[in-house]
Amino acid sequence: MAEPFFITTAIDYTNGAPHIGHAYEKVLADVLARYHRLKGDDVFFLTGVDQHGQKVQQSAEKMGVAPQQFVDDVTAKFRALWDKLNVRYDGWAATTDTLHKECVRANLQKLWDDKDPATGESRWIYKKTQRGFYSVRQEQFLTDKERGADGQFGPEWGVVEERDEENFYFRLTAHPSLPLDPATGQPLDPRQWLLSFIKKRSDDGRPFVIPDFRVSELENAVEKLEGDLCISRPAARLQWGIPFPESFGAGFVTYVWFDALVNYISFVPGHDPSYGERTAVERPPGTLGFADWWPALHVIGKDIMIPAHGVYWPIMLKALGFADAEMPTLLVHGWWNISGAKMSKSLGNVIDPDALADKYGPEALRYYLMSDIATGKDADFDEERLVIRYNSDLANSLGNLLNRTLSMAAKYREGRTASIDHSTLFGSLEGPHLFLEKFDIRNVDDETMQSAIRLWMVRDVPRKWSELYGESFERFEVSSALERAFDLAAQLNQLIQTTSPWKLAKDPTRATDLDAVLYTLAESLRIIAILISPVLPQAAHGIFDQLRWKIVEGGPEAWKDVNNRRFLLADAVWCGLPDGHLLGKPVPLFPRIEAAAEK
RNA sequence: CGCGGGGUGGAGCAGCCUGGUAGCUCGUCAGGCUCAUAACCUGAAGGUCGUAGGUUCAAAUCCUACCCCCGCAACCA
Repeated sequence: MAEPFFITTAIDYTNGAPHIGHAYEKVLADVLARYHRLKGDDVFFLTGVDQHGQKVQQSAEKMGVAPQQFVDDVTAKFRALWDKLNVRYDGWAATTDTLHKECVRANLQKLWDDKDPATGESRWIYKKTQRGFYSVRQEQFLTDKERGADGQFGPEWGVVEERDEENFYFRLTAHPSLPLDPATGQPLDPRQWLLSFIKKRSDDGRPFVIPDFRVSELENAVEKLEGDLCISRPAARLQWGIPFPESFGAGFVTYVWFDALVNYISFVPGHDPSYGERTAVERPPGTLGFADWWPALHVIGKDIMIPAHGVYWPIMLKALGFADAEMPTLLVHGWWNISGAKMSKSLGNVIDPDALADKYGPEALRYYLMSDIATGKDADFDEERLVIRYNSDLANSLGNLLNRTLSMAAKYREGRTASIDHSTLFGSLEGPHLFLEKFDIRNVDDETMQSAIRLWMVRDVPRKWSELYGESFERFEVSSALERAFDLAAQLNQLIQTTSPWKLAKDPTRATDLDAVLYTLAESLRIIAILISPVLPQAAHGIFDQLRWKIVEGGPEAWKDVNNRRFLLADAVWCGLPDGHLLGKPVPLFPRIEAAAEK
């Protein structure tokens, strides 16, 4: 039964070219989305770009182009990269999209119209004047952080003057105007609510934040929360944003929060932006609506957990009327560091994913990004390790396995798998689990070889591995899921060594054994291809092509679009390849990357 | 005492929540195989799990203190 699965990424700020961190996040979300498609779930994968804001406005001015032109150019780079990396999203969130602007304004309007009867003012949003130090040159207010060691603002800020500015604020802290909290009978204290919500989710075994070691970090941040959130900028200072609805009065545009975060609502199918409602008004019959998709799994970097996604966003959703059960989950990933240091433009150590994809191919990059980091933790990016892991895992272990399998099949059997009497193979071994716990393919000798292969199948090693693989994926541990697939490849390489098909080929009396070995190899490779497909979609299809395996049930239409479900995790079981199947010619799937040019 | 993460054989990591033979990948050394992308298989060497205490029959794993490294620290993704 198909379950809806809604996954998002952070939307990237279109003020510069994408770097390896952007690529990692999108590939991670893409892999999770592909895994769920493989499971047969209905998946909606949303990613996109955050296009508003002062920096974009300034960059555009500097280049002498219109802001929309500027962001369109940068956006094109992001989309081109995702195409290159085979990141296949279902929805594209661009914050300059009319759909989104309407949704943002509708949500603001909804909060504005949520009035406190006592005062007639909005419960959630109010206007306030604040005084601060303003840099005329940089067109921004300065905080104490910008002060130099001497306590003064440096010359880079130019003339700094004190100014008053009026803005709209969104309540994050307790206030008499906020709606009554049924739990306490008092006006809602967003901070207390959030703390209890976070705790409740953890107690339910469904933490709000994954990995769970970040929960305490978030709780600390919430406890220290004070003050409300400034959500506007005067249009005089920032034009490149979404204007507030007229009822707020003229001259204000949204500042990042209610613009960027709301994308997770705007672009969900079935959402009606003109009303800001959470349920679909109309949608094509048979399609899923907002209430079906929601809540989301938000894949984000650790830098934007606090405060944006971990604090502001749940309180915004609470204010908009979302129930606790409708709150999303945050999957917080770590950083790729460069030699232990944070990647930064000023250090000049930015890794360009586009160049890497050109140099090594998208599959090599995807594999490295998914295999050499534990989800949630940091890792060091090392191009040499990328090459090492590609060569050892993809080329030597898996690629070579495919190659030698097809080569032997071609050489000994003209590429055709022989009919195997599976009933015999399975039937002679009843209750195999009783004595197979310690089974190890390495201990098999010639005489027991045939039963070794039976055991391989009867025990249904691939199925067992598929289960472990699924468990890893459900915990978002992509690297350990991948290890399962490559474990299988390693075992098959052992199997070849143990059964020595080249010897069997010379002995006519062992013809059945040879057939069994070759079938086992080909069939296992088909299963491995399914397991690696979320991370290595092209390679998976490459293996299928060489095995000449196609799913007939799907019909020709199913083959047109690589996005289409050509196969499912449920296909990763024994006997998928028909008997007497004709295998393809061996072609190196992952050519080895030879030593890079001398430095 | 601002918050959080990390310190495990040459390198990079997992294990720690739910104590009980220290595991994986790469590298090194030796041997084997020849179907294969100079690939594959087998074996070996190499770690007092940051330091010092504590709890326990038993600690990398729990507790305490300390040392070192790294990120974040409020509207700057």
